[in-house]
Amino acid sequence: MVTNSQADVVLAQLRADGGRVTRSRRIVLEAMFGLGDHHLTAADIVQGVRAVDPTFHESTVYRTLARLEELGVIATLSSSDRTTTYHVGGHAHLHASCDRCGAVLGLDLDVLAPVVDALAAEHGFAVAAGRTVLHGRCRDCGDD
Amino acid sequence: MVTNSQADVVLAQLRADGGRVTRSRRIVLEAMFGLGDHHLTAADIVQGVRAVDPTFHESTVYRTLARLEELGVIATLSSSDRTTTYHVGGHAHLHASCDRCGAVLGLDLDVLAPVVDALAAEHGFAVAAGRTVLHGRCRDCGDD
DNA sequence: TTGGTTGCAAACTTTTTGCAAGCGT
DNA sequence: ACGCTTGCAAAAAGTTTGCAACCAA
Repeated sequence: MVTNSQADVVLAQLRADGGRVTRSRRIVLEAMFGLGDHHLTAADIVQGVRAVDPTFHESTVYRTLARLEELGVIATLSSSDRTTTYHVGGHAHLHASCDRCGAVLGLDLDVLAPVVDALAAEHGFAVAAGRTVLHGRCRDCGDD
Repeated sequence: MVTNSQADVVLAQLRADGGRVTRSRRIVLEAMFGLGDHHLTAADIVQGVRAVDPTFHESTVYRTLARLEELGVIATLSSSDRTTTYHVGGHAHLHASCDRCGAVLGLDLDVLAPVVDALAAEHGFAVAAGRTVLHGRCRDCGDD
């Protein structure tokens, strides 16, 4: 059964962090969870919240997104175009994005483990697998 | 010894591809090679070409960059902010960018080899290591 | 001559910001 | 009441585009 407990959990985290539980934030969260556990663009979310409240303002979406990232509830990903994608909910995962068709593959973080280890050892660089996007070509687009 | 043979080689490729060898393109290429074998932003390049010709127009830089990517001479990388970075010349390499300070590490493509193989085998996804940017925190910024 | 290229200016997209009013605690 | 949040509008930043003039081949 579907409840909005996911949104409630996040709102509780927010309150615990000194934030306010507002109608706007509930709407944003419910839109994000309602749209699925996927990668969403700001535009997707704006559209989602406007289904509930047509006057909902973009700046509120962006500010909420920033707050949620601060809480570690979402991950921000930079795509090949100039739009930002937000990964919401569930377990973090690694993304692979096709530079031709834009399809995004969700992968287990472990796939990147050898690389994470290598960079930590050789360069002291701590790779955040959940924030990185592999680029390339998906099966359907060939490897050009 | 330093020559502009690098620019000449690219211009020849361009001509072979049906493009024209123009003063503008030579200026862009010489600026890019002159700035070093690094990752450059469009702004860096604009600044570079304007050192030679102060009236040089941004749109020409962008259009040249697009043409060069078409030729496979440069690689386009999407950073964490909303700017695009271009990797020029030499051997392609993998990049790791610090999400806090923006520092970029250049790494051997081989580091990603296990991941490339895994994705090819498991998902038919052809990772373009030269186009992907690992995110995380550099040594100086800690791993928060 | 032909058609790829450039300059210019203006448009566009995505995201950010200042400020006053509003609302959660 | 305190101060985090929101709405609004306008700006910022980066990149793209239409079009006429231009120039390489």
